[in-house]
Amino acid sequence: MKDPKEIFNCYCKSHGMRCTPERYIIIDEIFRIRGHFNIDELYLRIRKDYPHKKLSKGSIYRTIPHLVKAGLLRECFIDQGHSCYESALGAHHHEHLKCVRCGKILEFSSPRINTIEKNICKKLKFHMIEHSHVLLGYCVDCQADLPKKGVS
Amino acid sequence: MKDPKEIFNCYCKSHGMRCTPERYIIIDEIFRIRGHFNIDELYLRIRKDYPHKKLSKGSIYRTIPHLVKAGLLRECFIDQGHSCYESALGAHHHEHLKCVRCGKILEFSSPRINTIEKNICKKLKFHMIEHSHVLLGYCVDCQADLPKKGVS
DNA sequence: TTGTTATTGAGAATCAATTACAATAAGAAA
DNA sequence: TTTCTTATTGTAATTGATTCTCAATAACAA
Ligand SMILES: [Mn+2]
Ligand SMILES: [Mn+2]
Ligand SMILES: [Zn+2]
Ligand SMILES: [Zn+2]
Repeated sequence: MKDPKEIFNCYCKSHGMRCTPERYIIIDEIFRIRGHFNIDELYLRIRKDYPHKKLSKGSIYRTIPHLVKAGLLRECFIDQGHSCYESALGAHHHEHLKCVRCGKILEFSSPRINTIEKNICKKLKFHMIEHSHVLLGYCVDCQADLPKKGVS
Repeated sequence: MKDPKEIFNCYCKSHGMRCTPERYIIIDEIFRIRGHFNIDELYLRIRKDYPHKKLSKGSIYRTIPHLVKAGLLRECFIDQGHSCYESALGAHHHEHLKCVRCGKILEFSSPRINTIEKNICKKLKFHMIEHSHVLLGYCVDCQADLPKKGVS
């Protein structure tokens, strides 16, 4: 029950959905990617890795939400413009730091922050279902040519 | 030096920009709004409050970034879809909770979380310039008709 | 093998945001 | 005040990500 395709099979069967080669390709490519990706990157990679098969962007857009619901994928709210995803299998929950210059994404997790969040929600009687916590700034490699614009 | 328009005057003069009635209207309306707003809401409010004046959405889109740079406005990364803003004057830095059902926005601030963030950045040698921290879930009023979809 | 219908690719539609451009007007200089 | 330069405006076109439409295709249950 660890194989993404197995999980997705179960999800399909229990939702009256069909297992198509297009969906398998999408899953295969996603789990070949290490790290975060957006729809366009995924589409380009599939075109490169499966040159004979023409898989439309529409199918990707239609499949991704199912993969999220099936627990295979997690949406990261890193860029406001377009959605970004990462595998939800075998990775603990974590937050992100993004370099505004080179785009590099780092990760962190903090049980203490989670505890504080829970306390805040309790105090405000807020039933949290998800959260996004992104730090924007300059990574080590990009701090050289950084003027005095730092606000910390 | 507390009046938004005064601040913006200085900003304009030091940037070779002109003070136009359109920009004054935008500033006036923004500081009449209590709370958060997006471009469309601002546009509609201006149309209602200045029926004789036709101010285009284009001018709003062009002015907002200046107000952010001038320190009058802060962008809130609450919705991934479209930008949301709030006054940056007289308000301490804070984070947001958003009800996914009614859209209500609550606020919180936590010095402890800020400290933890700073430590994380120090450890990762990351120079943070801003951060977004949003909790999504159900507010008190919307928890009645909430199924078992809570994941906390 | 057949029949139902979920899924596909292609392209049109949507929607916030950006851009192009000619007309206007802010504001410095005369 | 008048003149002049050019920043700013409104309009409309454009972009770019995402969603929708629809006829053709193909999964898969019978
Ligand atoms: Mn990640
Ligand atoms: Mn706020
Ligand atoms: Zn970097
Ligand atoms: Zn609510």
